[in-house]
Amino acid sequence: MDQCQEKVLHHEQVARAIKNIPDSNTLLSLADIFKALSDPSRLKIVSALAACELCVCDLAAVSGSSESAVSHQLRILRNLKIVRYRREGKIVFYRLDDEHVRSLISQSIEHVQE
Amino acid sequence: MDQCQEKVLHHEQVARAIKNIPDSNTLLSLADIFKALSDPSRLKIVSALAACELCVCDLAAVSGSSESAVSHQLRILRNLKIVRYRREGKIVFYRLDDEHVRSLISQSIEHVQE
DNA sequence: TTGACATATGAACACATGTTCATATATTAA
DNA sequence: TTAATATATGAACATGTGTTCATATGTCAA
Repeated sequence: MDQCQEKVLHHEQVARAIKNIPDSNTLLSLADIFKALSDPSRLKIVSALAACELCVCDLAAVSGSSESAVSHQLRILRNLKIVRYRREGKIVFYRLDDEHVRSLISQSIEHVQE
Repeated sequence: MDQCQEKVLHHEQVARAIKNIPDSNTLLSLADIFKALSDPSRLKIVSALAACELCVCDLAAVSGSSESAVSHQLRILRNLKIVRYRREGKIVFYRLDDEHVRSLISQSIEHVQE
């Protein structure tokens, strides 16, 4: 009984606001992208990959965590199409999948640095 | 002993990658911003506010959750300077604090819709 | 002041998440 | 094939997070 469904105060604004909310699939995908970038370890990985292609072991060194932890994180980033990989012998190289993530981060830095 | 600090495979790339990683304060602030946007409920709130100013009760209706839950979420968004508020009598109106968040979301939608 | 309304907050609970450790897979060289 | 290297993955554990419920605060009207 706290649902507030029938005591909206500003119907016009509410109607406009609702139109502006993405459909729930988009909403969930968006949340996933942001969730992927919400962890400092993954953020380190992603901003490292924004500079150049790196293998798992490099990423472990760069991010200061174990190869296992990095590998787990990379799977998350892979599933969300944030990173791609290519295998070259025993070594697997990762890189950013597209430019959106790069600009997402630089835009967020602007926000943070205000 | 899984730290991988002394078995880096590609020193040059690693050096370049490390330069590209924001300092740890920026990293934490970035992670916080993304964390704020990583929850579907908060994402609903934020995208609703991207359309127009709304009071807490409106937001509860728009996002389909209780006023208490919305209030808790708004505090998080307030602390991160993602939303501002103004009081008008008994009612508190919220709006986005700056344009960065708006463009962050629209850019992320591009990523998702590929 | 009292009562009603709008919002905020603390505690507690259920659930999600990141790491570690052990182990599995994949590739190459011998 | 076996051994060595690079990466991946499952289970378990500790920590973090969002909601609910109860209660507190703030504002206005009477």
